Amino acid sequence: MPKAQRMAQMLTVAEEIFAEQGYLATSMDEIAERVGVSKPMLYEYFGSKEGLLIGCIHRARTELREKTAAAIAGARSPEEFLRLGLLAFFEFIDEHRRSWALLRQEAAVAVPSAQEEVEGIRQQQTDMIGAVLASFTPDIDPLEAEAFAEIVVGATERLAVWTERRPAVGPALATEYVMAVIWPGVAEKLMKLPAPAPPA
Amino acid sequence: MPKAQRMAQMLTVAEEIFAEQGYLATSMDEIAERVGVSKPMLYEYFGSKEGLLIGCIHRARTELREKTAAAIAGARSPEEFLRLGLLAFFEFIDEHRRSWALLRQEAAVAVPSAQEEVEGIRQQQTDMIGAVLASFTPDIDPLEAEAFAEIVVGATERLAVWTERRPAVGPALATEYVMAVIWPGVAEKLMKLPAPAPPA
DNA sequence: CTCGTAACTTACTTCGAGTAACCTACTGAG
DNA sequence: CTCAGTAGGTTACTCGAAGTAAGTTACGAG
Repeated sequence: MPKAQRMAQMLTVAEEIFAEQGYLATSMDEIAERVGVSKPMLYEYFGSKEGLLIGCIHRARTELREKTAAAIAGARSPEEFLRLGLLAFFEFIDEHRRSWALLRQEAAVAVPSAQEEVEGIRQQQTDMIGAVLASFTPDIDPLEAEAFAEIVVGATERLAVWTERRPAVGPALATEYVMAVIWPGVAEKLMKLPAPAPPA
Repeated sequence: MPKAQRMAQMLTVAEEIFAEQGYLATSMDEIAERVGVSKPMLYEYFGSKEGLLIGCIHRARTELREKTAAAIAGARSPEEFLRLGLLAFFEFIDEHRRSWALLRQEAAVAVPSAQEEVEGIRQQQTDMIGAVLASFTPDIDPLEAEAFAEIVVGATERLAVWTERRPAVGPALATEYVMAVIWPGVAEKLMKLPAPAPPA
């Protein structure tokens, strides 16, 4: 099997087993066996167990970025922007139920680089939110904009984990909950600032 | 050295080394050496590496619960309640800079029971917030109250991690940021409900 | 048909979690 | 005083899983 295809298959299998059993409890032999290949192939393509985990996270991150970017492309107001971004996120989580929570959690363990990879996901999101705040109200205090973005991301992420235990709460309702709590506060802040410039 | 004292010492050392290097990169031999004792003593008192980690988290959890409970004891309104609770949390984080983020993160790895221990911390907090929402407005939709509590906890936790990278942002400012974003939304929800009952 | 290389394997080494079995020093009862 | 019982401790192992060295097979281009 060609390298690219094999790598994709390995990521899929690894994501599944990591999600099932957790990172620590999973052995490379087990992943190799389920892929139908021997252990050194995993090392050939991913370098280490941690590298394999990072590969999983990186793939998910890329997919999330593309979906979010597509979703918010047509937004005309900060509110619409936030709402569409949140919805895209919750829909992404919904599709990756099995793997999401664990990838997130497990990643923390695998010391430095996986940490960074997961922080990269959050960075994507906080950057996006920080950018919208700044673009609609250029005079906002940068530190405060950053804090707001972190708060929104934290709230969203936590609610995503919560919805795993509450299957009745779908992406749309989750989005409403988050908007209901954060939008009034964000709007209030935006209103207090000098005339918001219209979006590009 | 008596058992209780030795256990406390082990927890202190373990918390420090886990925070420094991460759970995976830390060996039991290393902890034992730094405690000045041999490895089987760690197993005697904590059963496993995971047990030791859980011990660390549990101790932090207890301390956080006590501090938070003391802080909110005199609150007279939902706003004051939230504000005092948030402040207590951020102050706690501030005192445990080194260990906090890592304990939180690392815990995820050690499969089932450490997970539960960390979820226990969050449960404490969501319960507390859910309780105040319910006590001030008994007619709130329970599912929505739960979602609100999760959102507040997620926002707070995320901002706590963020402040580690922003030493200029102390507990008081962090509390203001969180209140600024979430309070208007929460207040709006409370206003819409039938006459709030006064607190006990 | 044979050379080169991409895809793959077997058979190790190493390191760290967890354990069995044994030691030592204090404390309190006769 | 002494000696049994136990709390606190150690040395020296096993075992499983990460990571690696060295070699093997498949197969398309010249």
